[in-house]
Amino acid sequence: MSERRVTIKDVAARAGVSIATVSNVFSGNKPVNADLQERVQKAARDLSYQVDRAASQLRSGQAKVVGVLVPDLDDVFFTSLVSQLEVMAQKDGYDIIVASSRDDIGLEQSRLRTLLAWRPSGLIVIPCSDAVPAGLDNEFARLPMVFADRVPPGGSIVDTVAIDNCEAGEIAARHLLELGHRDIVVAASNVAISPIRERVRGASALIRATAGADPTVIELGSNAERGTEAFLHWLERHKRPSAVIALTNVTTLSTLSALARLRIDIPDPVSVVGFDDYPWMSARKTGLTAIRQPIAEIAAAAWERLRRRMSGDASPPLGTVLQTSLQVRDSVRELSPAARDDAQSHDLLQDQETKTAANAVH
Amino acid sequence: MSERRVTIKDVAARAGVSIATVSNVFSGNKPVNADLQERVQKAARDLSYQVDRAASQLRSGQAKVVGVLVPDLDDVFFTSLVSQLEVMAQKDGYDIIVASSRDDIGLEQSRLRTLLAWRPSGLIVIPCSDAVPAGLDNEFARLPMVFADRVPPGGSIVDTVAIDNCEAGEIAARHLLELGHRDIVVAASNVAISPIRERVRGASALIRATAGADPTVIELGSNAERGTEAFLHWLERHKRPSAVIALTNVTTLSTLSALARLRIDIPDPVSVVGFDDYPWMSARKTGLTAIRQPIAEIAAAAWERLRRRMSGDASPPLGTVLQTSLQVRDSVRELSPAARDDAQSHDLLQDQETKTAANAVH
DNA sequence: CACAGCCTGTTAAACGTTTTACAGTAAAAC
DNA sequence: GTTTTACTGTAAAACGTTTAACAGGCTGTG
Repeated sequence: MSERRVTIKDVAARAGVSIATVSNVFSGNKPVNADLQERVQKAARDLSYQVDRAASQLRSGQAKVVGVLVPDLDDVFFTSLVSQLEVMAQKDGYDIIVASSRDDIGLEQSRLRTLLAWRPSGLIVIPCSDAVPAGLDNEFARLPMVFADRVPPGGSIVDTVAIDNCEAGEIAARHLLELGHRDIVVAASNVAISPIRERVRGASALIRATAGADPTVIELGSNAERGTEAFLHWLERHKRPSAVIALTNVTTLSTLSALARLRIDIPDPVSVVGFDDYPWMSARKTGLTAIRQPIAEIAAAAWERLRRRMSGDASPPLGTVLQTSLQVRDSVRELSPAARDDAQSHDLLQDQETKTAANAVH
Repeated sequence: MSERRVTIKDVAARAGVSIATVSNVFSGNKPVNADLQERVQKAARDLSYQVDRAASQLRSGQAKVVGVLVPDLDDVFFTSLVSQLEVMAQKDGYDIIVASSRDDIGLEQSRLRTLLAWRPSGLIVIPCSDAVPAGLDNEFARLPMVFADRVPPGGSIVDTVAIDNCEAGEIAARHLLELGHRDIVVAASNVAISPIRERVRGASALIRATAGADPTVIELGSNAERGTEAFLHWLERHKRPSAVIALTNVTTLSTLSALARLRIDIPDPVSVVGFDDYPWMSARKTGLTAIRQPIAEIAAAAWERLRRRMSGDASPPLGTVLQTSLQVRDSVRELSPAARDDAQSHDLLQDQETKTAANAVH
């Protein structure tokens, strides 16, 4: 019963060539005659030979694996990214190994270590904080690497791919402001995360410029249920705003759940601008107006940069910034002049508190 | 600049021991003295040594990797599963490498081959068809393996973990029937997939027994947008049913989207029972009544079985079946007696067509 | 005291590839 | 006609581990 593994030797023997030739046929490192190639292929097929990745990798040092580290595998945004990456990786002959840091900086480090132990030919990282994960610093030089989505603010020493988060916030705010909304709440996940901070900044700046006061910013975390509770709690003890901007797909869910629980209709009395674009957003009676992130483009750009690096490109790091767009559906209403005045007075009433909340953020 | 990789040799030299000892310290295969262990650990830390997986795996034949093959990485159900598996795998010191077959039987084979090339210590497979993927048959004996969710019908020669699909269909149907619905459409993804077929079977049997006729079964595929179009198309040319049972989370989305597009309210005039339980289902004014699959339990059961197998358990294959439950929210209405009669007459009218559609399924 | 048995550590031989260095042959250049 | 050059194939040496076989120092027992 002891079925020995079929190795390159067996194939070589059966095809009547040296093992080096077999290797060359499979790796394509050196040209080999057409008929010999044929013979080798046939022999391999007959024995159902598969090259052993471990051996191959050990000798060559090359892995044909890329590690993908994301903060949360339950968040559609990240899994969509992973899904796209998997497709492109497969097309280029790479396998991906995924790890989730579960938004824990300690776990991030440990997961990173295990990813590095694979000696992958590249890494795509969505860090869980602004800090460049320790242990990665001495790898920058040798290991192709792309940071996506949550890129450390300021110039980076690695390639980065992200959306224009500040602009995303602006777009959402502008839409609401143009329709007369002044009393706007910004539902962030966690302002410690730089892209979120940027989105808040973009929205806040525009709202302040137009409405004369910073919006209230609340943090709902990255878990839909807990965020729902948090927002419910907030709604209980504050005046109801005329509009909410949710800055992630999870906070969008939290916002909608809380409003649904209180049987507050959308868009009247409360308008909502969500984030991301997923099928469930249009599977509702009042479709959700939302900021669309170009997930496919983000994934494509990240992979493209990584591919370049993996094939030896050593040019200075590049920061790719992609644009978001507004997907208008039915969850934002136009405020009548009367309602606007009403909203305005809310602003005045809440001015002080608003400022405090916003200050906490900046 | 030529930073040579730091190997076990370097650590051994620095700690003043043999490489075998270093290996033993890290693998724990043989006991080593406490102080020596300390010395080795320190040396390793100083040099920031990491064992090379490739070398380790080549020599030992053991991989500490499990391959996970899913049909679609854009489907929340599968990514939730992957997410849970990743957590448990990590806890047990395994890494996972994921591959998507994208519901293509050819791709499934090829992805499987690449997974096997890793010589993983185990495999968790959600097949994309009833057929056991070719190339896997000669691995059954040596490679620990668990099939999940889409298990081939009838007894299997591998461990399987799945829900009671037939019962799931029944539960949905019973709920509707009890509330007086008779004119029910079953929105399946693809009846070629055995669990779907089972769900249809369960629902159909009960509906036939109670309403006297099989329900209409329509196939909406596994893509939300295309499913929406398909259902829209169907709705255009058929009498509107009083209720819809959606048999996957994607068909649930398609159903809801189509109804929303036609501005048909839920639950009146059309009630809906969805599938799976995700945050977006309660983030709506009329929360969605749905069949809840215990995803965490499925993942846990699959991992547990795999873990057992990987540690040498050779008992005969086990088929684990988990129960679903009905999550009642607001998307199903109780039909008044008058409406019931009305629905009843529809049944009679559509009897013939209904039967044809259902026949196509069985 | 001698000897078996245990404990801990070492040496050296794998594991299955890739790759370097080399050899042989055929074609091209002198 | 000899020397290059180009092209293909091979033998053998890595790659960094794990592990089988072995060795030496204890302890406990007869």
